[in-house]
Amino acid sequence: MATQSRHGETQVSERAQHFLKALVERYIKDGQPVGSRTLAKDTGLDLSPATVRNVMADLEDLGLVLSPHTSAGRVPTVAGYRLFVDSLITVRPPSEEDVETLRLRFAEVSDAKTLIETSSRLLSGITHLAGVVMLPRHERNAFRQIELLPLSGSRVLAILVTSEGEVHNRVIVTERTFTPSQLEEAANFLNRMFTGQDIKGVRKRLLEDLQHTHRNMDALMMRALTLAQEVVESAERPDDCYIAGQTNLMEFGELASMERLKQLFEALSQKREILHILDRCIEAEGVQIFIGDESGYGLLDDCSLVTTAYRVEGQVVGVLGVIGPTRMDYQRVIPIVDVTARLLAAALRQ
Amino acid sequence: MATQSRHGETQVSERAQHFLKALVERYIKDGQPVGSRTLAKDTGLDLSPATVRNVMADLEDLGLVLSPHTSAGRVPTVAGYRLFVDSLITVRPPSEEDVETLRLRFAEVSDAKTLIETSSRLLSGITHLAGVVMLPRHERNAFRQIELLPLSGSRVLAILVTSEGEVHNRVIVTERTFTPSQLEEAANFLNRMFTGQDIKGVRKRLLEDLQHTHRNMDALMMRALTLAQEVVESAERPDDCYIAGQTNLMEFGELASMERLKQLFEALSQKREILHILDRCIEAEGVQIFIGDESGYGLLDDCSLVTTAYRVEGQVVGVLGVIGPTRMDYQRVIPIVDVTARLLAAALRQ
DNA sequence: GTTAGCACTCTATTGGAGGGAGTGCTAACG
DNA sequence: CGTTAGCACTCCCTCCAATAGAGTGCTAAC
Repeated sequence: MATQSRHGETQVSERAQHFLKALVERYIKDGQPVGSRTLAKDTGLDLSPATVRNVMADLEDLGLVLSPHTSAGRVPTVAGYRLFVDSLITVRPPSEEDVETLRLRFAEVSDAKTLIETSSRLLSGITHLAGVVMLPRHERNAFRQIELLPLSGSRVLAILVTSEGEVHNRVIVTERTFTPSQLEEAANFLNRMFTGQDIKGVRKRLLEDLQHTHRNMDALMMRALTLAQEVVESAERPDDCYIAGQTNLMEFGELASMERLKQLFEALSQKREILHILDRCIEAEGVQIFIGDESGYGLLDDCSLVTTAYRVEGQVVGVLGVIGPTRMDYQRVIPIVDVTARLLAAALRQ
Repeated sequence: MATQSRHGETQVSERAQHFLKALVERYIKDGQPVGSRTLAKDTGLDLSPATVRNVMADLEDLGLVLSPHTSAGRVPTVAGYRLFVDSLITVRPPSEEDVETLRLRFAEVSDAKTLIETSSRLLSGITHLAGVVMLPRHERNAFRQIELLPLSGSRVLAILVTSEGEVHNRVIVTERTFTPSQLEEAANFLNRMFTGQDIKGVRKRLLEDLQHTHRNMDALMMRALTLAQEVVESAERPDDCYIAGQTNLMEFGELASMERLKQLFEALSQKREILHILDRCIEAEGVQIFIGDESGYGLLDDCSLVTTAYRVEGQVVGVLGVIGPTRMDYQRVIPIVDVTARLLAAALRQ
């Protein structure tokens, strides 16, 4: 059972951990509070329910489990899940079949956008949870070419192509009209100035140039810089993600209340908060797990996130993962998220 | 009550229609089967519940209403709703406030894509239903410029700009690699050949040219045609729509069963069937309504669609509308859908 | 440390009972 | 003949009590 270390740090005995593991696994399987009798059988240790009850009482004191009411079994708390995933879990390698599915489906697709979409579908399909993939951000994306085309009125269509083959376009309303040749000249100017440079750098340089108007520069070029500024900004902000399989979350009893579900779905379609959370995973090594309120986003309180970054040439370019109830099958989900990230990375690399 | 016309066509008496109208309005308001006592008060005709009951029995024989069980009130059937929206309904003009909201929000946005998104948000926000907007298809969209850029390996980035200022881009994997200058030459060739022409025509011409290889033409140009073909196709197929406010549908008791809702949400995220239904509205004049199973798509059986096409310069370019339970407030929704379509059209026209 | 036994608590289910809403029918009324 | 009051009937919903079941905590014994 629990022993108190010299420094007041609470510790959990070997055996108690073993019980906790069995309990979490059982609860994940059934979704029902698990009682002492059941657990006694599960552990294989041939102990009586009464003994198990003693251990459970200790685990409850430590805040690792709790019973929903006096005469129900025990359910893991967030802290319980945490201990479980941190030190008790034995991950099952992803099934050969699942890996094969992933591999095949990735092989069918070639462009980045569809790959992202496919990843999120596959994640949700295989795990029966909601899959989420953040769009890749190219840290080392370079300015390649800009094109400025006149539209009707005083609107200009600006198209920016990056070295990664992404195309960003934006309609910009200007205060005066330009002739096609003026625009062409402006585009040439920008291309001469920036081609091959890092997008981030370009953006910085643009900002500087626009502020230091004392640099002598004719009005057209000034204007060109403003146009470029706008489209570069949109290229810099790929703040979007794909979420698939939200409906899978309706299957879980613990989320089944209508209002709960409504909030959850709205949260997912907002995306903003989700992106914010995913952003925090970008630095971390390996699979990252947020359990219940650990995400810090109230609406996901009874959900968990399992995420990992995916890399191209060592550089983290995005994050993917799944969202599901705290009571999800971590043992199965973790390796799937992991392998999906690897395969997506490989596919992006071509 | 009901009288039988000489031709066996079933008719509904003036008074019965009046009752049906009152019943539908009441049912839309409360969502409860409406009984004879309630209805007697609603009509204002100062008749006793017993009389009302007689009329209701007739309406039931005609299949316009039914009672869920022996001792409940009556509920409109699909046929009942149909008669209601076709000849009984008195639409309320959209509230000044709603129109103002629409106007303001549309004024904020300038590019087409965001306008579409905004429309669908606004529709769902104002009606508290799910809003859906089909992307505009430009019947008279012309080829303006094509750009071919080499990527790593044997991949080519093809960018097509249309006269409407839309940018379509696509990564194409070729069987052999091209030098930048070859690609430039190919692009020049295509631009000379097609600039200013209708996209549809371009596509047709491309197909022809590719089939009649006997026209003497060097391999590079052949290949250029294939590239153009691919990107033109993607420009021709804007088969997509925005759906917003799906979660609003969870508020309605009649859709509240979990599995029902799950199917519905999946149907909505599929989009394919929805698009198919919307497609059927493209020809129709004015607001089109599908009630219950009239849409022919089983999963929408207890839903209704209220849609209308929106036009730019007389040409239908898309369809928008809302999806909600059959028991939706048609009187309010219809004019809102109508005015949204007009305002969107105006905004697209700039 | 482990176990059996026991009293206790809480939940979930069941089966009436009663109230309420609304109907259909019939007979009477103007 | 349309309209109405009255009445018996049906069905649903809610409340209530009783019961069975699961699981606990505690104590005392092994």
